[in-house]
Amino acid sequence: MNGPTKSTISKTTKLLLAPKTTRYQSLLKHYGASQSLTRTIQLHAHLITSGLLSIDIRSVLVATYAHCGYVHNARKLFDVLPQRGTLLYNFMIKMYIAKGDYFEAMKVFLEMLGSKDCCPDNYTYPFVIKACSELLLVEYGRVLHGLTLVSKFGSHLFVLNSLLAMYMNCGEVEEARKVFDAMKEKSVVSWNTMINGYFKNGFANTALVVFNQMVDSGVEIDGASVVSVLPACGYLKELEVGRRVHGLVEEKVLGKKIVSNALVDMYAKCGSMDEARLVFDNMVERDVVSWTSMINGYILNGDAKSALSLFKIMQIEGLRPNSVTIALILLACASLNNLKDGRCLHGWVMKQRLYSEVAVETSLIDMYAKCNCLGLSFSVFTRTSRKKTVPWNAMLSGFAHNKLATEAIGLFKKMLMEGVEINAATCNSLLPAYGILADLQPVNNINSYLMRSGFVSNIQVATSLVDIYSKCGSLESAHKIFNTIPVDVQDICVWSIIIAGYGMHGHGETAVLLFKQMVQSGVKPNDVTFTSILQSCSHAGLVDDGLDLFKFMLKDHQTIPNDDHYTCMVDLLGRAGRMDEAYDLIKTMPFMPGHAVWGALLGACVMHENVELGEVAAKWLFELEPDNTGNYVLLAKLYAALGRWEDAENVRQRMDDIGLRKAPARSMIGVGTVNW
DNA sequence: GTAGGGTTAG
Repeated sequence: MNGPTKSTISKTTKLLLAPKTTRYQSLLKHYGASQSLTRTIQLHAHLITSGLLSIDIRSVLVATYAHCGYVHNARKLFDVLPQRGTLLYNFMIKMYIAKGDYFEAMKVFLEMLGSKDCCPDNYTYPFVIKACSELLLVEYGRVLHGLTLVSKFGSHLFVLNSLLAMYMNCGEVEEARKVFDAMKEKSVVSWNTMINGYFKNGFANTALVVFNQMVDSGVEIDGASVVSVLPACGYLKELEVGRRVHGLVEEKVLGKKIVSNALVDMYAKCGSMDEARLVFDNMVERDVVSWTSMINGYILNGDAKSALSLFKIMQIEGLRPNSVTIALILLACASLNNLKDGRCLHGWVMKQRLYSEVAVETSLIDMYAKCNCLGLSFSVFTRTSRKKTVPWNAMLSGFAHNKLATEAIGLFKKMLMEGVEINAATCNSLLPAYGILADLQPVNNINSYLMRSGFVSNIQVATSLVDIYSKCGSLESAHKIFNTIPVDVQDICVWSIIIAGYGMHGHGETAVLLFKQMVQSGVKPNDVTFTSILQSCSHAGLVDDGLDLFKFMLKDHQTIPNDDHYTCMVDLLGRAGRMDEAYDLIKTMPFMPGHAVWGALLGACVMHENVELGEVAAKWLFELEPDNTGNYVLLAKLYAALGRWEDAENVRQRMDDIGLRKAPARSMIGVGTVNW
């Protein structure tokens, strides 16, 4: 062991020469700094027995206990001190903040305001503002903001930064912006708070803009800056921007683990698993979050298998998964219908005491339900605490997924009776059940509940309602709900549903009208909307409208039509008897037409007794799906309709040759069409 | 002694 150094000798010597109380005070400060609770308690006891507990010593003891996080003793001593300076109040507030007891922190602050001998300073405000932020007490936060303005700390950087964070955390983006713009001096923390705040409040684009401004204005970015901006890149799938940020990370050597984790997540969310993997593989040290982010990436990109195998490697490497990892892996099992691994994981989770985590319970309920093991799902559910909303939601969607509508609705009623908090996700899990029932009365009941409770203002809830009403055939009610959605909230989803609703029920004209309204309101149609509108035209026989829309799709939207779109168009033209146009369209297709396209043509040929093109379509169909009996039957039907019995017989022979005619053919083509 | 940062979920 080395002997005491020169400096410690002189310190110790000084201490020995000092009066006893000063020595104890120094000792306590030392204990506070090193958070030695046991020693503090021992010294406290010694001070009591030796009668040395002066007011000064008691003050230091409060600070020491506060630093050690021993709330009970700190509070007891603090309460009986005759004089409490700002510093001591600050220590108490800081202690409560560190413990996450924001309410108590606020109480101490209020005491401080009421005391005559001290007032808050630039250290106090950031703490209490954080407390407001965590408690979402924005009104109180505003009062604090006012207090800082009348004090001399209104322009203190730390105070302002904490105000920014508070406003952002409470969703007061504008207010944060005002404070930010008025700041004479900004630090990297100010910028980071804005970037992160914008993203968390749903303004991912603005987050990117602010980040760019920050870089342009020459502020030296740090790890927190990139960790704040990368989620926005991932969310917006801005791969190029993400890559540039990655470049900055390498340039500034921000090689922290958390930064790499954020990069992995960004690449994964942008769909570039190769780059995610590269960052992951190059990491010197990986933690649970690194592995979990990769696993999440594979799941997001539809590769649940790789997610599972990475999870296995993770365990081989000795890393312990947390509840997030487990929740994800269970999700992967659910999507793969992999009951075996799911059950295995269930057992492991029980042993690891991760079971009681809500996310894990919920994922288990979900996994079993998706693997169609509703019994197991329900037995996990019955063992949950039953107070939290999420497992109920998972059970609701489990029932709905297994088409057990009545059970889902029953469970929801139970939820109401047991006083479990209902949220928008609950409604979204429940509503598909009503779609399965397709019975108007219960739908009206739930609708009035959703109106009263205000959940209809949630766009997904409203969308579900529109969907259910149109499934029930009540287009009027569907449209009524649709109209309650503010125009700027109506998204492509709800538009597609209402349009498809009208189309499905043969109101092609209305569907087309709505489609035009949608485009006018600035909502960009996507693949699905185009398919549904073209189908609507086809069903209603609106040939010209369909052709116009198809042209519109090509020209104005520069959407490359897919197989579904061509199928709709061929169907549309074919039904109208415009066979040659249909065939010409097929010939212009930029990719190989699929069976659906040829099927539509063949169907139309049968309808209009066009053998020439029917034979062409059938030839392709026999090649593309040689085992589909339907195609042979259709061709035979076409021949038979024209009295070409010999050809019909040849088709039958061909079916026999490839061993297709196992079932009696009559049932397939309708009675009496062809006599085999 | 003070401010900002990562993975999941129904």
